[in-house]
Order: sequence, then C-alpha cells, then structure tokens
Amino acid sequence: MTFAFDKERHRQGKGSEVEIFEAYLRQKGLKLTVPRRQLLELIFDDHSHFTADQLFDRCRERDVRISKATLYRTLAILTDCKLLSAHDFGGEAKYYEHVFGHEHHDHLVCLACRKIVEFQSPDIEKLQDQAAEELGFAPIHHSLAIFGVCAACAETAEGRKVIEEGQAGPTSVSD
Amino acid sequence: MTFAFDKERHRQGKGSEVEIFEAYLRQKGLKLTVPRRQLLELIFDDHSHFTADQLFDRCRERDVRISKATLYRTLAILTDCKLLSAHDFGGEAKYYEHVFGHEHHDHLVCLACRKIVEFQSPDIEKLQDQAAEELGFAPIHHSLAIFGVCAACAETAEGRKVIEEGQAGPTSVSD
DNA sequence: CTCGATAATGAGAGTGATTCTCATTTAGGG
DNA sequence: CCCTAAATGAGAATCACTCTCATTATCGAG
Ligand SMILES: [Mn+2]
Ligand SMILES: [Mn+2]
Ligand SMILES: [Zn+2]
Ligand SMILES: [Zn+2]
Repeated sequence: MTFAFDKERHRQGKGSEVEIFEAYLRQKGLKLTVPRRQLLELIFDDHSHFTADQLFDRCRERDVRISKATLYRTLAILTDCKLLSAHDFGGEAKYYEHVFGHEHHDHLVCLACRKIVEFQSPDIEKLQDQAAEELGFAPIHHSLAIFGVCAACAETAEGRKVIEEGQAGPTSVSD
Repeated sequence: MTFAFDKERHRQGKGSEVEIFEAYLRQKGLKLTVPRRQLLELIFDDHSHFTADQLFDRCRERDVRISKATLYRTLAILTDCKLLSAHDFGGEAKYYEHVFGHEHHDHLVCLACRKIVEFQSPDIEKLQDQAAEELGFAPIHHSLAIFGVCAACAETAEGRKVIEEGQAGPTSVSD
C-alpha cells in the first residue's frame, strides 16, 4: 500500500519536476534553454546530496559542456522554485539536495568518510518551534546537522582517530 | 545571591582563561607573545559572538596593531584549547564565541538584524543522541541554528518582508 | 516562418574570507 | 647573554562563488 503510493508519487514526481521548472520560468519571464534542460536532467536523474563541483564533474562525464557560471545560476533558480535546497555543512562548499517529493529532514554527517545520512524527528522540530516562540522569534527555517562517525568508519583506524580527536581535537594551521 | 555567584565565577574565569591558554602553549611548545596576550585580553574582555573582522576592527579601535594572519592563527589556537568555539551560520564569515564558563547551547539568528540569541534544550540534545544512535553514528558535535525574525524586527517593515519571503523566498542572482 | 526584444551563455575577471610564504623578529631555556 | 625554534607581518595565493560583457539563443508577435 505504502509502496504503491510511493511508486506512483515518484512517477508523478519525475514529470512534475520539469513541469514545476517550466511553470516557474514562464512565470518569471525566463527561458527554457538547452543548458538548463541538461542540468535538470542530470540533477534529477540520480544523486541527492551534491556540491556544485560534483555536478560540474558529472557534466563532463556525460559530455555536457556547461560553464560554471551557468551551473551556479541554474542551481539558484532551482533553489528559488523549491526543487532544490542548499545546505551548509561547514565545509568548503554548499551541498544541494532534491526537495520535491522529499519530506523535511535533518542530517548526520560522517567526519571520516563524509557520508550523509538523513533523519527525521518531529519531536525535535516541535521543540525547536517551542524554543523560538519562547524567545519571541518567528522561525523561518533551521539547520541541524549532527557530525560524528558512521558505523562503518567506527571500525577503521581513521574513524577511531576522528572519534578520539572528538574529545579534545585540534583545529591546526600550518606555518 | 545569583549575582554574587556570577561575579565570583567571572573573576575566576578571567584568571583561568589566561591560565588555560598558558598551559596549552607550554604543553605544545608554543610561545606567549605580545600579540597573543593582547588578543586574549580583547577577546575575553567583552563580547561573546564575533567574527574575525569584528575582532580586527576592535584591535584598531584600541590601537592594538596585529596582522590578520596572526589574528587568525591565534583564533585557531584558542579554538584548539577550547577557550573559543567557531560557528558557521551560513553567512560569509565564521562566528567565534567564548566556551570557557559557558554551557553548551544552540542559536537563534535573526535574518533581519543578525542578532544572535542563545537557547538550551536538554530535550533536543537527548533526541539528537537518540537519532544518531539509531543510525549507528557516534556523535561528536552538532550544529543547530534556527533562523527567523526577532520580536523587535517583526515590528519593522524589513522584518515583515523577511517573514513573507520566508514562505516562498528567492535566492536571486544578478545578471 | 521571420524578427526583434529580451534573456542566457561562456570566458575570464573580480570578491572576500581565510591560509600560506618567507624574510625578519622574538621568546625563553640553558 | 645566546641560540634556536617559533612567531610575526606583508602580501601572495586559494577557493568557492559572483559578476561583467560581448556574443548567442529563445520565443512570442506579426
Ligand atoms: Mn538530505
Ligand atoms: Mn552562543
Ligand atoms: Zn563514515
Ligand atoms: Zn532582529
């Protein structure tokens, strides 16, 4: 039952991403160009958490020749029309992920292998709204990321090292 | 009563920050230099959430002449020895804050005036650990920031605008 | 289908926070 | 006081991202 529903929604989803994009472009007087089509295809064809650079590499792999300027511009549009969202996990680059067809969630980030795992906690969401209200804030959005070491990495030397440093870790700078 | 206690702890705190710093430097074979002394003084003399640039301006105000290189290097050391912590609120620059003498907390950030308010929620902390455990993660640290509009800004046109855009807001890029 | 106004694109310059390089000073133990 | 390792400052370098602008492409009107 749940399975059938998800499958159907996913099917609709695939179609709707393009529809939403086109509707948004029309509404804003923007144009549906070849690069934008190609990027939409690449992005919604697969992966869910990616950086601009990873997407750029993916373009090259598939011989889709697009400038970084256009890539960034398209990511901005897709974020504006709520097909993507951007996350700042404190690293160098922002991570983007699909929004359409996905419910809100937060993230666990493995400090050893950079794996990103999603989780949902309605209780946490509730407590956040409560905290905001108590302090007179009108909450608009939030960012919650838990950094740690995933089960797989906890078995490795690298993972153990990260955990150790976790208790009393250095930031370190050269020179 | 509460007042007297805080005052006393603050007095101890002031002393201990220097002690911790000196102990850390000695342990690492680093030197206690004039610039480092001056920065420690400036940082722990007052404000609690600041960017590297704000600290740099403060240096100039007080005729403390220090290069940005040294400033950043010192911030890294202070973060290493757990006197400061760094936060990435998604803006341009990182924010630093005092750790010694402060309990762990998370932040509310006003998108209109950039004010930062602290809050604590043991319940949220508990739920976070629970979520991590369920997914096999060993949590090391986390970052929770709630972005919204503070009570004061909610009265202003700017604040209202931010709240409106919150429901269906643009990312916008020029060109 | 043809045009023309308007938007988009690519290449490369520009940004801004942070880091690095390196020649020149210090700190501090012996 | 001396010596050596560490620190400092000035400016170059990074790096993700944005902007500039000359050259195309889109698409709706005619
Ligand atoms: Mn996600
Ligand atoms: Mn704080
Ligand atoms: Zn991992
Ligand atoms: Zn405010």
